[in-house]
Amino acid sequence: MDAQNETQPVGPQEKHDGAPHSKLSLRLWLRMLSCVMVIEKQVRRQLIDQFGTTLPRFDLMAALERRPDGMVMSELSKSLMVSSGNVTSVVDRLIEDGHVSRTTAANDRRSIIVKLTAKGRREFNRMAEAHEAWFDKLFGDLSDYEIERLLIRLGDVRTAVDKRLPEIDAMGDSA
Amino acid sequence: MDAQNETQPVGPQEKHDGAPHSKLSLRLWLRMLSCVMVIEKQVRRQLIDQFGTTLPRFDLMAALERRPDGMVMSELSKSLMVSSGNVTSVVDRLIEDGHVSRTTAANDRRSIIVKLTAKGRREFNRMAEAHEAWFDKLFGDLSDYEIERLLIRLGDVRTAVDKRLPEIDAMGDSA
DNA sequence: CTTGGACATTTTAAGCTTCAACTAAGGGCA
DNA sequence: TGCCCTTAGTTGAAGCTTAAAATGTCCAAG
Repeated sequence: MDAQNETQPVGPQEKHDGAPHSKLSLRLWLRMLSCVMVIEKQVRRQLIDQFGTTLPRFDLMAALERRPDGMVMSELSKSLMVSSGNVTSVVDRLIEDGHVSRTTAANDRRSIIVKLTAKGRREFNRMAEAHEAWFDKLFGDLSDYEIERLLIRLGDVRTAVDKRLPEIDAMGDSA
Repeated sequence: MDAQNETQPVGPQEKHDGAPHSKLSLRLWLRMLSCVMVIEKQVRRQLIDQFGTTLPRFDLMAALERRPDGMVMSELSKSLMVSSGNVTSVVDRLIEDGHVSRTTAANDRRSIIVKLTAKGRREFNRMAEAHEAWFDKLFGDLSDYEIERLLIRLGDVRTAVDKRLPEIDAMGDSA
């Protein structure tokens, strides 16, 4: 994740050095990316500074928060869209923090059930409250209407992208 | 990263400094994030599969491509918005690839000038062409008008966020 | 000239991430 | 029962990332 170089000029117009009408798709991508990157950087910093944790750990706890009975590693892996090896290491650290527990499933001894501890749940609630407040602050200058418009348009983008995503792989095959 | 709990019942409207509550902000963030993540994952995969490189290396080459005379490390660091130590390691690998050169500045021996090699420029042009085509494909179902609308709206978001960004840091101090 | 602060970069430690190789357990089937 | 294939997780190597410490250079005030 990298914020390309279109991060500075964001205003109504930006420098296109000679190609005003082309590259619209690329410009949309760079703008989406720069918005997300600048916010995500701030979120990571706040999580470290205010709560001494990281975004991956927060995300994992968020996934567990809605599952009082816990989740197995493979569910976490799929839910967070990261590799299983990744989940292993993040869970390792959450256990060091005392935020989650790891127990072997009774019926299938291959499976590991990860669950939020009482401390983990308490801590997550504290973080989630702040987390939500950050976005209320960041988007505070946008009206509800604007946000809803954007939600819809980005939903359309996501739909369009999901549909086209598989075609990208095929593009390189011939080249 | 996904939906949060509801620790904050928060009244319908509690605009303090222009902050509408109700999780709309959070939903916008999660939607922006999911759009960017799914695309970025695909871009990284394509860069590896088709060109044997990574997004950070591509980004660095993209920055150099518009600067025929090269850039010093600190310029790269600022332009890419990453730490200077990070630039060092990515440049190391680009040199192994033969894509960039590293020379000491004549006037200031502390500075290192990084420049695209002929091979690097050739390779970058190949990649940039594919890179642009991926987005034309991904956003192919959106009209130019839709894309332009989105560019404007996201520009507004970026402006709003940039303005509020510094306030986030202060939020934790009192808590 | 020397000293000290500022600046440019590298190095190191720690964490996230992926992939590939590996261990372990389940389940089918002869 | 014994063999094989699948599934669940872990481990290790490589790369990106940051912050903090270490190097080396510049420059200006004595």
